[in-house]
This record gives sequence, C-alpha cells and structure tokens, in this order.
Amino acid sequence: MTDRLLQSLTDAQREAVETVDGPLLILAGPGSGKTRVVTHRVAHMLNSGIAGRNILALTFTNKAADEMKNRVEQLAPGSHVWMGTFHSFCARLLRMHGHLVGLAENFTIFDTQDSKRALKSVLAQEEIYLTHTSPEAIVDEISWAKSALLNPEEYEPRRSSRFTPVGEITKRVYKLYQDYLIKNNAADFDDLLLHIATLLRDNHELRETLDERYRYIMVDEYQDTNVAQYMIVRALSINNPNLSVTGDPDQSIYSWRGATISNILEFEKDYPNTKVVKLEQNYRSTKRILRVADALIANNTKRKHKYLFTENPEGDQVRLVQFSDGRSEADAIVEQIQSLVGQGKASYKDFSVFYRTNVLSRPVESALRSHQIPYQIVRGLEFFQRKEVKDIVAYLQLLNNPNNNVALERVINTPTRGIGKKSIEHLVGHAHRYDLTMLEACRECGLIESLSKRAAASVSKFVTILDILATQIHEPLGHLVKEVVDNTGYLEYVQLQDEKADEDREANVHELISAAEEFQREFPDDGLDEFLETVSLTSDTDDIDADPDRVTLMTLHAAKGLEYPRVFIIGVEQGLLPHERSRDDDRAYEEERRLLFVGITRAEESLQLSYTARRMTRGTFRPAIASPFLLELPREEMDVHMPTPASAWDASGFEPNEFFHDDVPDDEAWLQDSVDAEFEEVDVKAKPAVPDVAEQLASMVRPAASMATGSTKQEKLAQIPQLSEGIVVLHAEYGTGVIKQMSGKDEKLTISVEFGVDEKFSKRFRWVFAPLMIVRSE
DNA sequence: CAACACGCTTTTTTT
DNA sequence: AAGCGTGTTG
Repeated sequence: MTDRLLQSLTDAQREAVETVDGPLLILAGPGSGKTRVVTHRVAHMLNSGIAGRNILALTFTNKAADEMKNRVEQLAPGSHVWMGTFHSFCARLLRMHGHLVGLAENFTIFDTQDSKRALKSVLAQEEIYLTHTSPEAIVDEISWAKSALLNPEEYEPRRSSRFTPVGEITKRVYKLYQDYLIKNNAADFDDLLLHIATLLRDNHELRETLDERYRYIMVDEYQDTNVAQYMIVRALSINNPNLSVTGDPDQSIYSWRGATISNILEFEKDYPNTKVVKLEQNYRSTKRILRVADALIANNTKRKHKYLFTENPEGDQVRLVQFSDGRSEADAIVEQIQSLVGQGKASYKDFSVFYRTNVLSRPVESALRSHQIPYQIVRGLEFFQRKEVKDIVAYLQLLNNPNNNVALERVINTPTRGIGKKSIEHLVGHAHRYDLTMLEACRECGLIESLSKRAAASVSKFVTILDILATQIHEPLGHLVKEVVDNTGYLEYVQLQDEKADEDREANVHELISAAEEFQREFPDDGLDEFLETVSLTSDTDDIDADPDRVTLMTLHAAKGLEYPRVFIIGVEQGLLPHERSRDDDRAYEEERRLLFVGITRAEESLQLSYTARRMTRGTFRPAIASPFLLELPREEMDVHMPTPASAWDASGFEPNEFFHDDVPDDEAWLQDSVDAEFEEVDVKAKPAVPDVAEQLASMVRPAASMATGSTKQEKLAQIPQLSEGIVVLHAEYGTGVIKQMSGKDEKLTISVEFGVDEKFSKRFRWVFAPLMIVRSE
C-alpha cells in the first residue's frame, strides 16, 4: 500500500511525504501538487502506524478542508484525522475548555454582523456617539488587535489608526466590548483563536496535553497565518515538533486580515532542524499561462525569486479583451462558454469566473441565468447571511444561549409584534440597571414602569413563545427549526414581504429547514450547539444541491487552492485590481499583484483577462481604466482583442461581436493611453500643497490615515507647543471645535473647546487623555 | 408609540 | 440589499 502511494509521486514530492518526524517546510509553487503531497503524507503516516487522532491538519477555508477530507478518505478510508479550519478547530477546543476564559459550553459564535451589533450596544451604553468614525472601523481595529494577540490592556493603536479617532475610541471600548461578549456567552471569530492562544500560553497543563494529543500537525497556506494562529501552532509543537507547513509567499493575500508573511519566512529560524522541500514543477498550467504569471509576479520587489517550470504543452495565448461595459463582458463570456460546450469541447464544470469584488458577479449571474446555464457561486450573497435565515438562526441561538442579547434584540420584534425602538430602549435600560440579561429583563417587563401596557403585553407574549420553544430544544433539528418558524409566525411575515418586494424569502426559510434536516442526517449525534457552530463557520450550502456540472463564480480570494481548465478573470481595472484602497500603500499594492497571480495560476488550459471601458458603480456609469498590471504581462504571450477606439466610448451602437475583430494595434499605446489618462485624473484630484481651512475641515469628515498628528501620551505632550486659543481640533465624538481657553501645564493642561455649528456647546478636556487631534495649527 | 415608506448610502477581500 | 434618518399615518 505504502509503495503504491509513493510510486505516483515525483522525487521532491516523495521526499516531502516521507519526512514524517521533525519540522518540515514545503515551499510549493502554484500547481505543484501540494494537495496531493499533503493528502499522501497523511495516508503515509497512517500506514506507518501513527494513530489518526494524533494528527491535526489545519486549513483556512472550509473548501480546502473538505477537499482534503475527501482525498484522504479515498487514500485511507475511516481515519480519525482532525481536518478543518483553524476557526472550527478552536471552536471545538473552546467548547471543552471555554470555562477557563469565562465561556460556557453553549457559547455563541458572533459573526461580523453580530459583532457590530454588540459593539453598537456597548457604544450606546457608554453614550458614545460616533460622528467622525464608524462602528465598522472600530470593530476592524479590535479584530486587528485580537489577531495580533493584543488584549485590551496591551492594545495600542496601530500606525494607520493612531492619527484617527479610531485608535482613541478603540482604547476606550475594547475592554468593554470584550466584557460584553463574555456576558453574552459569546465569542467573535477572532476570539476563537485568541482565547485558545491565551489558554495555551497560560495553562501549561492543557498545553502539554494538547501538544501530546496532536503530535503531528500540518498547516496549509502557512503564508496566510496571523500571529494568533502562529502562536497556537507553536504552542502545540513544543514537545512534539512534528510540524509541517506548506505555503508560497507569492500567494500571500490575506495580510489585511492580520496575516504576517514573516511566519513562513522565519519558519526555519523558529524550528532549527527544519527540512525544506521545494516543489517547483507545475503540473497544472500550460507553459504560456505560467510565463504570464511569472512575468507578472516578477514585478514585486519584496520577493525571493522563484523558479517555476512545467513540462505541460505550450498552450494557447492568454486572451486579453476589452468590453464596453460589465454587461457585454458577462454576455460575451457566457456566449463563449455556451459555444464551447455546444461544440462538445468542454463542459460547464471546466469554467470558472473570478473577480476582485463580490458585486462584479451580478451581471455574470444574470447572463448565466438568462442562458439557463447551471452555475454555483462561492459565497456571493451568503446563504446564512440572508436576513430571513439570520432571523431564524437568531431564535435558535437565543434558545441555545439565553444570554445572547444580540440575538434577542434581533428577534424581539421580528416578525413585528408591537415592540418598537422605545420599548427596546426601556428593556435595555432595565437590564443594565439591574445587571440582567435581556431575556431576564423581558421576563420582568411587568415591573418596568416606563414600558407601556401594550408593549409589556407583547413582550410577555414573546417570552412565552420562547418558553414553549425551549421545551423542544432537544428535538431533532429539522423539527426544531420548523417549530421556530411555526410558533413565531415567521412564514406569514415573510410571505407578506415577498408579495411586496417580489422576492422569494420563503424559499430560503424552507431551505434552512432542509439544511437542518440534512445536518441531522449526516451527524445524528450532534445537537443544536454543533449545528449553530457549523452555521456560523460555514457560509454556503454547497453540498445541498450538488449538480456537479456547473460554472463556478468566485472572488479571487476564494479561488486560492483551486484549479479549473478554463478561467475568466473579469474587471482587471485600475481601482478594482489593484483595488482603490491599496493605492497609497506599496505593500498592499504588491498584494493586489499577488492576487492576480493567484487568479492566473488557477488556469490549466485557457485564460482570459478582461476589462471594460465603463463600469456601473453605485448606479452610474464611470469610465473604467485598464489595470496597470496588464502592462506588465508579456505581449508575445497575449492575444489582444479590443474595439476600435471610437466605439469604446460609445456604448449605444455597440454589438458584442464587434469586440472580436482582429484589428489589434501593434504597440501598447492603447493600454499606455489608459494608464496615462488615469495619472492625469489623479493629478487633477490631487490636493494642493497648502490646503485652506475649509478644505481641510471638509476632508476631516472622513479622516484620512495620513493625518500628521499624534495620539500616544508622549506624542500628545510633544504637540502641546502647537496648541493655543483659536486652534481647530477634532474630537472623536463631537467633531471639530475651537480651543477657547487653556489652563495648566504639560500633563495637567486642560483646554476648553467649543463645538457645534448652529448650537454651540463647550467641553473641557485634559489634553493628554482627550480623544482630540489637531486639525489645523497656526 | 409603532409601523411603514422613501431616499440616501454603503462595500475589498473571509473565518 | 440592508441600515439609517426622516416624515407620515394609525
């Protein structure tokens, strides 16, 4: 068996598979058979007598985990290897050991939306009104801190947020937010990692037990691990440093989520006797596709050169096409697919379409639908994120964890039952005053004087519904979900909405019931805890209606680790790829390039990149400009299709067929022109060197990251000389104001600031502590 | 005091 | 599409 396993592998691959003990770093270029190596390695370990329960394989996405599970199952059926995402692994550990950090077994996992609501509750409680930043920005900042393993005490604003109110506010609310989560018996995504990392650091006994239990650990996509993930892996590999990681620095695309590429670059330093295996031969793509990818990525400066080669055929040129707009782009692609499938040269499952942002999928979707081509979309509008699904799930979460105030506030008036904003405010106030959960406060609604009789009656009815449902909590999941839908009258509520908005939310409710039934069939021993965990940590219901032969649509991020014979990458445009937000940041810019690199290297046989002349954004057409990355691609490998210059800007008389004539300019002037045009546009918009006050103030409405004032105590002290009466400052809550009065010195400096446009009001602050920054000094 | 309709805005990427 | 503020109706 083992021999057969090894036979099919190349020398380099076999070396990786056979290295079982000790640290192992597998540097795997795209298409180098990494998944093959990892799965064969697991099978090989099992064959050499290592128990499945001692092996842990961690991935980033559920897709990657499923893929691995399936392939290991084929090679070594019935093994008990724990394969899953970091987050699901940590969630399972936290079910067992959560009490050590204040979480009961039935804790709820808050998704991004829940986290935001939780933060809003905290802000409301603290009476913090954000005028110059957003809850999203604060949640993001907390998320960043958590993935860097900074607890509320250790947190200091990071570089980019230090000069905005975000840093100040985060410092103020991080701890409170965290306390709120614990009170709700809840953990956000980052907590799953943070709590486990903290536990492993502080609890030696637990660390040793788990280190011993998971003696062999494999981590996929190691270049995308953040500090928390790094610490977890490290903590589990001290007594048994049999850690193997795979990765490719050129495919690091998650730094925005806190991934630190140094984890992979310094792996050899962390683990002294590391064996390094390089997988360089590509088995996936044609020579041409690989050369295009290589030429592109060579433009990254912060990069080790890597040799990529393939023995695959030369293949066709990479197509580069300009379309007039997103619709013709979508239509043409769908027609290409239809035509190739019609000729019997390909089937639907060979095709996939990648894009930078989720919105770009919409025209492609509608084109596919109108041609009745089967397709699947990887997390576009995520099923479990839809309002109707989240509502039902919130009921389930509340039943499972009565401390979950976020869920309660979501469902207390959904369907509407006469409990409005004011009533909820009274309930929140009551809960806060007597330190109760929202549910407890609801039970006492008769005692709350401020609550109207009518509202109190509604609240009582709501509590009764919950109590009835609570008796069914151990029923089979499908039944339970149905009970929730029935008892709350949710279907009637949703039908009403469907009629008005011409939607089909009802279908989604039914799909959720099926999903619950399906889950129960697959995992008969699991209950509500596990179901809700799965719901929180997965985003699509892929395997429910699995028609295997369909076109796949996904973002470039989601595409990592996958491969398709025929790939389309749409919207390769300035502002999209590279994305607008990476414009001023070299490192982010290079990450955008890696993103395109990842996309290109997914293709086996054929690849088409496209951009448009104008693209619909937020309801209006804007001229689009070809991505500068396209200029970096080797012209001799490309097959360029573009319309005559005149028609590019004249959408009216434009037929899709016109795009495919062969009237291609010899030089790259057309592309260069678009790039120049962009530069001109930038120059026009560029801020004057010395902006006037009004303009400065206007730009403050959305504070830019580049504002040059400080906010640590040291920096605040250093700024004092700049202060004087009449100076304009920005307060995180109150906005801009003018310094009216100053007293005290240094740390004791107290200033009084007048805010407000029509209605003026003044506040006094100790300068070093105040969430204030200098807007304009003179 | 609640419900609903309307317009405005918002969004990079994911667990 | 969904959240938010605003205005109207009940």
